[in-house]
Amino acid sequence: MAYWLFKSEPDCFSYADLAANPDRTTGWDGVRNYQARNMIRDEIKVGDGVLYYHSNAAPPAIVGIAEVVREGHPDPTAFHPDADHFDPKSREDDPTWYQVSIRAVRAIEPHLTLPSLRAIPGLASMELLRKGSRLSIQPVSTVEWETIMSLAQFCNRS
DNA sequence: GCCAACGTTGGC
DNA sequence: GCCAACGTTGGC
Repeated sequence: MAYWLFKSEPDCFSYADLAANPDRTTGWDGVRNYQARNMIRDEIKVGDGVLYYHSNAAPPAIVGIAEVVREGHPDPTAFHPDADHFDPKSREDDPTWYQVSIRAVRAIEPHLTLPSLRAIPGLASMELLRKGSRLSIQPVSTVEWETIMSLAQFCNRS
């Protein structure tokens, strides 16, 4: 059992979008960074916990919890010339890019905003809070996860 | 819109 | 393998 943080721009695909999907589930496609790809392909397992983070938001924040429901498998959007993230280098018989599938578990309300997270001493070394941190998939330690769970309030229905 | 930080590309 | 140029990310 491991924990992760997934970034998404809410204008592109928000936590509410995830929760509105059939079975509250989506394939996390479009990751085109090798470090993130390696985690998706090799490390992220079914049952792992996911912090859902809204980047490029005002304010940026952790807004929900999700869980991994399918481990790494080839990202189909890389194969389709019409898709946003088409990559001709990724072939079906030798895929470059992978995705996992995640399911929305609970929305966090109020959101855990970036400034509020920076104020928590126990989270000082969190990857998300590092200056210049850009990875869209990040490992989260058990201690960080438990600290965040202790801060989070969850909607009754979410 | 600005800009710092980072990843990728490509010439050498 | 080095590194400058360039593109992207993402907070502010």
